[in-house]
Amino acid sequence: MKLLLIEDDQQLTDALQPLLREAGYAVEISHDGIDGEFLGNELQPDLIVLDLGLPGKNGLDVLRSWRSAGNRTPVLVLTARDAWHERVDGLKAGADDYLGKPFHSQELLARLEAIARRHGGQASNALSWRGVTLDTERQQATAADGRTIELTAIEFRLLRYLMQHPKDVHSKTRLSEHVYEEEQQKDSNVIEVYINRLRQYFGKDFIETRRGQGYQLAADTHL
Amino acid sequence: MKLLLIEDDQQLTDALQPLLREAGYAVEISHDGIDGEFLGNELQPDLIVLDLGLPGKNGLDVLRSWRSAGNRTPVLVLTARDAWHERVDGLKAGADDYLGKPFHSQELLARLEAIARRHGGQASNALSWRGVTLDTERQQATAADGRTIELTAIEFRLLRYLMQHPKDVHSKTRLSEHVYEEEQQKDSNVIEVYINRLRQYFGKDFIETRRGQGYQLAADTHL
DNA sequence: AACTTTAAGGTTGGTTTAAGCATGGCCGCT
DNA sequence: AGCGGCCATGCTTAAACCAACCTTAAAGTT
Repeated sequence: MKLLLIEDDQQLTDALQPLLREAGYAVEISHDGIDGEFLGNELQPDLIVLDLGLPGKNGLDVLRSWRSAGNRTPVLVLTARDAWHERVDGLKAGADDYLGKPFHSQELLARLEAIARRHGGQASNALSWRGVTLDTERQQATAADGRTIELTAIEFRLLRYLMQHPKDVHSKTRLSEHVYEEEQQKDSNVIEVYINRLRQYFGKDFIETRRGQGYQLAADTHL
Repeated sequence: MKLLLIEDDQQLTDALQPLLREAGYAVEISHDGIDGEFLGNELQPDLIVLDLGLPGKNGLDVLRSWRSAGNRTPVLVLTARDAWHERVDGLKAGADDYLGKPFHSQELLARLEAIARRHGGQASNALSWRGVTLDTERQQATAADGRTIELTAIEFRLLRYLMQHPKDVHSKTRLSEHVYEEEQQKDSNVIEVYINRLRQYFGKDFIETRRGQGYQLAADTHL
C-alpha cells in the first residue's frame, strides 16, 4: 500500500513516517504543494494524506487540481483543529475525510484504514477477480475452486496490489516498490518467487507474464 | 526514444542507466559540459537530462548555447535540492522542467514521461496512423482490422519511432540508432527483420521501402 | 517454526545471425 | 531506344544464441 504524505512540518513527518510504515504502508513524503501535486499524479499512490497549509501551493488548490484532472485517489485532509470552514471546503473539493491537528496517531491510522476499505472494495473489504476473492481484513483468499488460503504478509501485499489494479501491467520494480519500503537490490528474484507461489495457489494462468515488461492479471475476456 | 544524460557523478550515472533503459530509453552518457553540449547537438536525442554542476562548462551555459543555436530538444535540469535560484535561472534559460537532488528515481521517470508527453504534442499516450493505433503505455497495438497485438520491446520501439515521425523517410542506420543504445554493426540486418515482422502484423503496404534510402510509413493520400 | 530471501540450474521466448531468394536499377549490347 | 544480364539492395526463413523468467531447495531471519 503506497501512501503519499504531503506535509511541510518536518517534525510531524518524522514522527508519522515510522508509524505509518509499521502499519504496513510504503510511505512517500513531499514537503510542498507543487511537488506534492505532481507526485500525487505520477506515483499513483493508493492513499494521500494532505495538509492544507503548505508552501508553494495551497493544499485545497492541489486537491482541486487532482480532481478536475480525473485523479480519484482517496485523500485525507489535515486541518487546524478549529477551522471548520476548511473542512467544508475540503470535502467540497473532493476530500474523502478530514482530521484536525493535533490528533492522536491512532485516530489517523483508523481513519486511513476506513478510507482504504471504503475506497478499495466498495461497501466491503473484499476484492475479487476471475473467481479468486481476497478478504483484505483477514488476509486470506479463496481460490476459484473454493479452497481458502491463508496468506503470509508478502503474499498478501503482492496479491492485493495486483487485484487492486487488474488489467495493468506491473514491472517487477513497481511491484517491489508497493510491497516493500526500501528499494530492492535489482538482482533479487523475490518477486518471481512470490509470483510463483500465487500461481501455485490460484492456477498457473491467473497471472500472466509480459516478458521484459512485467506481470498482469489474466484478462477475463472469455467470460 | 534516445535520451542523453549529462552528469559527472559516475555513481549516479551507473545507477540511473539501467533504470532508464528499463523505462525504454536508449541512453547516451556524457560526463562533462563541453562533450555534452556537442552530443546534444549531434546525437539529436529526444530528451536531455542535464546536471548543472559540471566540469568543463557550466550546465546553464550549455543550455543557453543550445537554445540560442536553435536546438529545442526538451531538457530536464538537475539542481541541488535547495538552490531555488538555480531553478529560476534554469527555466529562464529554456529548461522544460527541473528536479532537485537527491531525488526518487520514480520521480525522475515520471517527470521525463510528462515532458515527453507534453513535448510530443498529444496529451494522450496513443499514436495512430492509417487505422493502426499504438498504446505507448501498454506497449500494444491495434491493427486496422481490430486485432490487438502485444509487441516485444524492439518491435515496440521501432514502431513507435516510425509513428512519431510519419511521412519522413528513415535510413536503417537512423532507425538502428533510435532503437538501440550502441551502434549496430552495419552488416546486420536486424532492422530488415523487424520491418518484416511489422509488415506481417499490419499489412505489407503499411511500411514502404525507399530503395537505397530507407523506410517510410505509407502515405494515406488515397483516403 | 514459520516466513522470507538467496542461489543454482533448467526452460522459454525474444533477439540476432546467416543463408538463399527476389527485385530493382544500371549498363552494355544489338 | 529497347532488351537482357548482372550486381546491389532488400526480403524471408530458420536456426543459433542469450537474457529473462521459472522452479526448487537450502540458507537466513524473525
